Amino acid sequence: MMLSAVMEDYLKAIYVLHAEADGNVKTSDIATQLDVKPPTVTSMLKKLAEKNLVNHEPYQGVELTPTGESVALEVIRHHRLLEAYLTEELGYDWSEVHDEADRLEHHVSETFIDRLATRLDEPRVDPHGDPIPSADLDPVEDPSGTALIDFSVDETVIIQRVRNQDPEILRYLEAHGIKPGTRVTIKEVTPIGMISIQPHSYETIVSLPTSVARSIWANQTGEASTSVP
Amino acid sequence: MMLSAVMEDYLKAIYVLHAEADGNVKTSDIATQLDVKPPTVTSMLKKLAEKNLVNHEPYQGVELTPTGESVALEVIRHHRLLEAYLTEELGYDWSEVHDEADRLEHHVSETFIDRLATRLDEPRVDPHGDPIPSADLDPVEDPSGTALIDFSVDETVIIQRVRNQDPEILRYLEAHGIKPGTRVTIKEVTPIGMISIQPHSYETIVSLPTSVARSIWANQTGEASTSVP
DNA sequence: TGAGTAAATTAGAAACGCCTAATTCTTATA
DNA sequence: TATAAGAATTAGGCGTTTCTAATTTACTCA
Repeated sequence: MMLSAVMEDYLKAIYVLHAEADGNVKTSDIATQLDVKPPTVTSMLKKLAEKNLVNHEPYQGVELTPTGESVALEVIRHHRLLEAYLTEELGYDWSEVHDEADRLEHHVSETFIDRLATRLDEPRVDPHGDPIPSADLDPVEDPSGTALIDFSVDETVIIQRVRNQDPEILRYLEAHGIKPGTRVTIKEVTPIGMISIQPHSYETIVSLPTSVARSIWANQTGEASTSVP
Repeated sequence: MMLSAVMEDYLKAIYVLHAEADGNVKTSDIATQLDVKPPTVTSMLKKLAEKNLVNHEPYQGVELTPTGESVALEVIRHHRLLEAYLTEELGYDWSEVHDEADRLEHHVSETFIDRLATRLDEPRVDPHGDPIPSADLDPVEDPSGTALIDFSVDETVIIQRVRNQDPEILRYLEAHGIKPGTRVTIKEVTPIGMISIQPHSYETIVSLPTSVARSIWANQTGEASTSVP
């Protein structure tokens, strides 16, 4: 299937929106995600429907067909492998990889991606903790995690995933020792929309607005730490 | 200067054609190079001229302006660094790199290219022996070389450059030990358009059509080898 | 030097991806 | 249940890059 980079972007957007805004994907969601106007989305959905990549019931939302989902997964695989590669081999910051991967994902060959994957030893997650679809494009089961905001004071958890692409925010988080794999203890949850945490790899306590804390997913460590005085 | 990938391709093509078909570049040359029809070239030349990237005297050929040349050199720098990188770090064959680099060259950031260059230790030539423009985009002086076809029987020379992008041909050459840096001895030049050479890194004698031998540039080793029985 | 040919250009149209303005549909609420 | 608000779609248009067909220009050679 020979698709334009723009079409791939639409399919990726629909996949991502479907996964996170669990349920049906609306024209306006896609428009926001891709920074275009709604009529542009409608006309593209028609083309994608003609190619059997989406099912579009006018006024009722869109769904990917199995073919459309495969394309989306392939693009996402490209994106996340590129992010992992840029971080691990080219010394990119966590905060820089998203934009570069967004442009390259449509222009790398399958050969390129396979060699990247081999070289990185088939990684399962990218630097943000997002799962990387396998080469056979089985739908990724999104690892369940709990937002940082939903833990209680004094719980110690391991950061799994940071669902945020804003370079400014990522730079701040990294500078304060917060990224996937980090162990942190919840110190305080204020009523005015702030949460304070103690990253174990970092000296001082870090405060985050709840909007940011909602995008950080973590799991309980399982051992220890459930004991609270 | 914000240019489309297509415009960059035209500027690159004009630069390359100017360098090799020494003199003025014709509309039809560009059309052949980019695999489009001549009217398409004419209309693009108008747009490039409006942006002061080329000087186009209708019916008389095109030239790059200094700005246009800088853009071309930047694209060529991207291309050749990518080729070097794909070969050295991702295990690409000599014959595979051209197409991949052609697609990626327009979509990598300056940051990406700088990190590639640093990682490869600022290489001066790509896997084909083509010179890589420096980061400040000084015009590359094309290293002078003599086509293989222009040496005499029994001369021993070092291959400098293989000016051919055909993957089939490159695969053949590589399989027979012929690439930049290889030392070979000219064994026979037939009147029917064949040249036979002995690569020193390879057991048997290899025969090449003169069309191919014309695209292989070499330099005399300087020592020895000028002695002929 | 003048005619014929080859190359380049102009003219006009199509596909793509985007837009604004106008219209239609859905849904929530009075 | 009727209507008003909001979302989505249709209508129509623009810039980009390409094409084919028609025309113009430059050059060759008789």
